[in-house]
Amino acid sequence: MEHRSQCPVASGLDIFGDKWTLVVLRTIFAGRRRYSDLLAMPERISTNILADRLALLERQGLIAARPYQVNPLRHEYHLTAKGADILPILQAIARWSVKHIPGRWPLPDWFVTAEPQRYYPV
Amino acid sequence: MEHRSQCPVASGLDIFGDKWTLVVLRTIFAGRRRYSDLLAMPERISTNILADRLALLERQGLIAARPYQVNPLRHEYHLTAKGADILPILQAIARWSVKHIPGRWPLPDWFVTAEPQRYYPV
DNA sequence: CTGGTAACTTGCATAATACAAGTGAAGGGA
DNA sequence: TCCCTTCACTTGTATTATGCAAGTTACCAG
Repeated sequence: MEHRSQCPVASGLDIFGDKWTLVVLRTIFAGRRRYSDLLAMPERISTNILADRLALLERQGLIAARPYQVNPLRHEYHLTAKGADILPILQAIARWSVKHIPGRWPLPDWFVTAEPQRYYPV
Repeated sequence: MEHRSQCPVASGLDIFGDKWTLVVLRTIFAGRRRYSDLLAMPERISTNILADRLALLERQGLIAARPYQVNPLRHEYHLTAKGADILPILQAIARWSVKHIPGRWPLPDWFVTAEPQRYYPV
């Protein structure tokens, strides 16, 4: 966890400044919590990148793995408070894209009105 | 400009989803508009990456080069309306980092209260 | 003629990402 | 029992991106 500087913008991007990390979080916000569900996202993420990003997000404390079965042990990935607080970033990105890139999907209502608290762990 | 999907989040990240693009924009918001000023940012960007990102941002219409001298021709990089509208994304990232990463610089007041209109071209 | 600045470009090494295939544990059916 | 399938990965290799150092071009000052 070495940061390029103490700048809040640069430091955030040290964690999630790549093509996939925020897309994975978006998918978890949409309710997909298992590896296979995440793998089936329309953007076609590859298996090693998904596994790598889930491990990174867990290490950084943005998501937490919770078992949903044993034999064999499998888990769902849930947002932590730290991860749920990413929502305003996703909303800002989405608003920019809808305004400036033609042909984007319209934003679903639940996404526009959602607040991080809604996704905090119980 | 091929997008992975029509998703507004993923499409935005297709444009600025890397370690440097948003850091360069942040620096321009801070008033540094020339190549040498941008190169002097505390995060130590390398020359080829800076030149590449400026070309990309210009091609995508987020910044525009305006000459400030001839002989030799040199230009400053100014935000377009499309580029200025990135501000809410930077603000959301900065707020998240200040809250969740210890030791970040406090946000300057001008940054917290800034609005994209302030940076629109004249 | 030499040195300096600004804004790059080029070459090469290293790191990140993409794609295909393989692995291991379990379950179901013939 | 043997074979086939699913889930959640891991491994190997190719391609792309990034990082670092050095070189280039145009100009100006002394």
